[in-house]
Amino acid sequence: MAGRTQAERSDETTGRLVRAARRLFGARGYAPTSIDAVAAAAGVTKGAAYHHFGGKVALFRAAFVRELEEVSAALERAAGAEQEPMAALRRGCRTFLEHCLDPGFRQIVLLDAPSVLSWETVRAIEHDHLLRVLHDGLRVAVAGGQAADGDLPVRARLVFGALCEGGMLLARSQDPAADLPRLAAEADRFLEALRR
Amino acid sequence: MAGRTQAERSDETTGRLVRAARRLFGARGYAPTSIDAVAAAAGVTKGAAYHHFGGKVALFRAAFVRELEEVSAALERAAGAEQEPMAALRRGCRTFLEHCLDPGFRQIVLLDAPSVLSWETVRAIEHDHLLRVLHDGLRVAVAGGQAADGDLPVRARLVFGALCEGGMLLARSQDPAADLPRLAAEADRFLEALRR
DNA sequence: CTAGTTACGTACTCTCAGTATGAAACATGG
DNA sequence: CCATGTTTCATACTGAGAGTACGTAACTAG
Repeated sequence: MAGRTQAERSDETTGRLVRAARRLFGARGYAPTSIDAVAAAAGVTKGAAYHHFGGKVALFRAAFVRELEEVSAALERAAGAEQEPMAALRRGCRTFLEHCLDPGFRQIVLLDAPSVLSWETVRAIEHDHLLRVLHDGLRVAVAGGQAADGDLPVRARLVFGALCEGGMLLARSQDPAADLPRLAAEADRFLEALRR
Repeated sequence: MAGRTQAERSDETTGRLVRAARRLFGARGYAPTSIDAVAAAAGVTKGAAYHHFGGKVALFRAAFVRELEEVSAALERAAGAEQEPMAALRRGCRTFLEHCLDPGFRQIVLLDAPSVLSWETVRAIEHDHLLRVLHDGLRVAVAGGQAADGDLPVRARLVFGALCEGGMLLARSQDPAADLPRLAAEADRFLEALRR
C-alpha cells in the first residue's frame, strides 16, 4: 500500500466510505446506523470518516448526492431514447418509478433525506440533478406546444411529489411488476393534464 | 393535586406530554429534541414519559396523530362548505396548502414522520385521517360522474404527494399570500385532469 | 384498613456522536 | 537524500441522551 499519492489515498478512502454509507444508511436507515459501523464496513476507523467529512450528516449527504447522480443519469438515458417530448416525460416518470424499487434509494432519498438534511438542502441538491431533468423535459414540451404554459418549476415539483408517493406505493406492492403499469397509467393521467 | 382519579392523572400527564412534544418536535425537529426536554416542558420527568409511552418514537407518534387529526378536521370542514364535488376537492386542497404554513405541521408531518416512523405506519395513520377525506372526495366526484374512474386509492396518494411538495414550496416562499393562488392554480390543473 | 396496582421520580447504564492527540504516510524545499 | 511541514488516519477520551431499574407516593379494591 506504499507509494501512493495523497489524492489517491483520499479518493480510495472517501470512495469506500461513501459506498459503505450508501449500503448501511440504505439498509437500516440513518439513525440506527452508527458512524463506527460505516467506517468498519469501509475498512477504516471513525477517524478517517471525521477527517474527510464534517460529521455524520455530511457523510449522509455525500451518499444522498451519489444516489441522485445515479437516478438522474438513468432518467436522462431513458428520456433521451424518446423523440416526442411528452413520450420522453412519460418514459422518465416510469423509469423513476422503477428506480424506487431499490430499497436503498427509497430509504436515503425518500425517507431520511428530508429529515436529516434540511428541506432547503434537499431541494437544492435535487434541483441540480433530478428536478433539472424533469424541468428540462417540461420546458421542451411547452416550447414544442405540446404542453400548456405555466409555472414550470412549481409544476415539476408537484409532479415530483406525486412520483415519490407513487414510488413508495409501488415498492410496497407485493407484485410491483403488475402494479407498475397501473401506477404509470394514473401518473400519465396527470401528465395528460398538461396538454394544452 | 390530591383527590383525583387515576384516569384524570393519566389524561392530564399524557395531554401535557403530547402538547409539549408537538411544540418541541415541531420547533426543533425530532433528533435534536431530547425526551428530557419534552418532559421538562410538560412539567414532569422522563419517568412519566416512559410510563405512558413506549419510548421517544411512541411519543412522537402521538404528536403526529394529533397533527393529522387537526388537519383532517380542517379539511372536512372546508370541503363540507362546498356542494359541487370538484369544488370541494379544490377547496380541500387549498386548505391543506394553507395548513402547511404551520411550521410545526411541516416539521412533524412532512419532514420527520417518514423517517422516524416507518412508511407503513405513516401511511396507515394518514389513511385513517387525511387520505380518507381526500379519497371520499374523489369517490363522490366519480360517483357523480364528474371525475373519471380509475384507481382511486392510488390517485388520492399521488394528489397527496403533490400537495405535500406544494405545501413545502409555499412555506418556503417569502410571500405565501401571493404564491398560494399561483400554487393552487397549478394544483387545480392536475385536478382538472380527472374530469372525464 | 390493608393489599395490590398504577403513576410517577431518581439514579443508573450504555451506546454513540464528536473531540483531542499522536503517529504514520506523503510532500517539498534545500 | 534529508529535514521540515502537511495530510491522512488510528486510538483514547468526553459528553449527551435514550432507555432501564428501582423506589416511593398516589390511587383502587376487598
